Amino acid sequence: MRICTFNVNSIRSRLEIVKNLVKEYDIDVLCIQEIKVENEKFPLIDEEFECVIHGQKKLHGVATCSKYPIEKFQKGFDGELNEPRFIYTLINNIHIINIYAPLGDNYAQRFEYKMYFYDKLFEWLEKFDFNNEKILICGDFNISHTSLDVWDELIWEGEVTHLPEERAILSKFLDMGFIDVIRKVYPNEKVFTFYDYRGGAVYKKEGLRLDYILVTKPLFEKFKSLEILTSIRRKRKPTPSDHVPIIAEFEV
DNA sequence: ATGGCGCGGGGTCCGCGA
Repeated sequence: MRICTFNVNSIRSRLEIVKNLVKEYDIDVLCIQEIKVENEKFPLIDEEFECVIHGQKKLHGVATCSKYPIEKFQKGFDGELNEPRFIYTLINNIHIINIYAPLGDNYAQRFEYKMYFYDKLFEWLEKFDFNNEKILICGDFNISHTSLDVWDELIWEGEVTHLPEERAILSKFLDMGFIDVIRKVYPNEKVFTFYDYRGGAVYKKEGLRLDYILVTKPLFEKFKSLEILTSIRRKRKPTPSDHVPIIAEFEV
């Protein structure tokens, strides 16, 4: 099974890129964030997809689309404050959680919301047996975990996404038994999944890693390969998202 | 291409993103 996570920054603006991505890379499960559209206006991506859409007008929103049957789903949870950011699906006996975490800010109101979002997510996850179930959490976490996840650690010290409290959240997932697939494949090098539109960040390789694929051990045992499609972000046309699509393949 | 932001809503800007 090939699963892709991608913060699209508007699905309507990125439709051709996403359609081509699904075909060219043979995506079975697509988890997208920042769809920026109401459910009724969500466009057709692929005839083979069944989609769970959790959107609203203008901002935020997530969708999970699958070529396999979606056996269960839940749109939203109690960590949302009227901002669609969470979809749970059960696909092929894998519990798939697609999140778009709040950006937060430097210790003001949005910081509190971000902490609340993750507190509630950890609470929601308590129902699972992390040692024995196949669970995958992917999406835009808006956290840069370590110095390998920021292009310049001096510049990012004390800045949003890299605050100690945010970095601790990622560590907590790992302590619970989740495996950071991207970091497992690239244990010692800087790998980025986001480049700001401003300042030519992508051309200067000034990025952040804000997107993650976290899996429990029973699923990691089936892990086959990883692709980080930076080339799509580097092209001028069609206009890319500021995030990079990430694909993981599992033998399931 | 040798600089450099893009999106949606409802506008000829603004708020937001990170």
